[in-house]
Amino acid sequence: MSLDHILLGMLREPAAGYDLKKEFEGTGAHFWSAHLSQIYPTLGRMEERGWLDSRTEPSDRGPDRRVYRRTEAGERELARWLRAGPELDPPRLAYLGQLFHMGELEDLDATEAFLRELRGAFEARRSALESVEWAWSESCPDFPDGLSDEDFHAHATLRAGLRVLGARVAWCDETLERLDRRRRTHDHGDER
Amino acid sequence: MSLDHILLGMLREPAAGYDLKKEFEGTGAHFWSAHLSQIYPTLGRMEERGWLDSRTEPSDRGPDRRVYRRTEAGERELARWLRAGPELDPPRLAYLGQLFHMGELEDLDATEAFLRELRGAFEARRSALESVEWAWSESCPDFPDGLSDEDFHAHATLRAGLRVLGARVAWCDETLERLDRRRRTHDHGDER
DNA sequence: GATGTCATGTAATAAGTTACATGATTTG
DNA sequence: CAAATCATGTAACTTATTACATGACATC
Repeated sequence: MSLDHILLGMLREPAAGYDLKKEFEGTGAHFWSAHLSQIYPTLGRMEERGWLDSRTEPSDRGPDRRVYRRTEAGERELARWLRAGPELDPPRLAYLGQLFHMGELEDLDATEAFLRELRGAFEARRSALESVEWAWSESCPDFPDGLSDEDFHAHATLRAGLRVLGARVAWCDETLERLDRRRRTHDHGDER
Repeated sequence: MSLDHILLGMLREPAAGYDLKKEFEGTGAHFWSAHLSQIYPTLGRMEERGWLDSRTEPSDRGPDRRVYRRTEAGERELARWLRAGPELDPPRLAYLGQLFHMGELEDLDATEAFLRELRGAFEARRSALESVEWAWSESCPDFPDGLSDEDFHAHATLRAGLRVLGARVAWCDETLERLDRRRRTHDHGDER
């Protein structure tokens, strides 16, 4: 049931479903995502429940936009969620499930390729976040202490992404090194 | 569709649904979880698809056990999945969604309490993983280089958990410090 | 004139959670 | 004798993905 609340939070200013999807692709990409086909019906249900209301507006280009806004009940629900303490779901990292069982292939080259691909993906995301932070620091004097309270919170979530992705990259490197050491030491597989 | 493959991997040795659930609570808790009510029908579907077969065995205590085993088709499917490259799903971290919008409460005490609770939860999980690694290192001479190839992979996933949880704890500390600095510098809210 | 972005949605399917139902054996 | 563990499952519901459908306007 978190998407409801995430959307509720995003509606600090009135917005259409399409806008919210964009936000999942930009800011917020490092902690949540949803398809438009999930966002539209969810907004509809939230309106029925009285957390939102909507009006239809013409668009500059393309079809009319349905713009949603939080009601007072929505504001109360958001505050309740924020004060309810952290929502900690169990992790679901399929790639670690893969790695866990990859010994069965008896092919350390496969493991190496896997880790290199992982590293590439993590490093790409990490450096993307780093650029965001860098741009932010350029446009704000006395960064990060000079941020508004609102931006302080947004920046903190970005830091979480940076820290974790940095740790994942470092872990890939550590694991690749250990893999290499194993191969050098115990003479694996490929002797003729 | 990953649960199928995760279960397929876990069935290195024949096991019942109940056993697999236990594994999600112990080893593997840091990267996946599933309820029994999801595991049982999933195993059933996998048997229909021909990836598993099963036999019924009496239990030492309690009702009969339905023990599943991978078929050859199952082994092939597992190998295919492992070689298909890392499955990288978008993250879904509700607590970061909460923090992102917590500025709206205009209550830095609430943010502080939130971060402290997060830190507690992360540190608890981190130190639990650390104990697992420590026990492992005690029982294995020349740890970690002396591990079998199988255990090397399992250990690598454990290291991933340790690294990431360490990063999350450090992030909480960094954020709490910045929060403190903000309060000392800009004189927030509670002046009389 | 093809491709991309803007914009909304529905339908079908898959995945995951919560609640319900049962009953034996073990441990305190 | 109460509570926990062993062990299997079904049913109802919620959440998320994939596929389908539409159509205007903008850019190359």
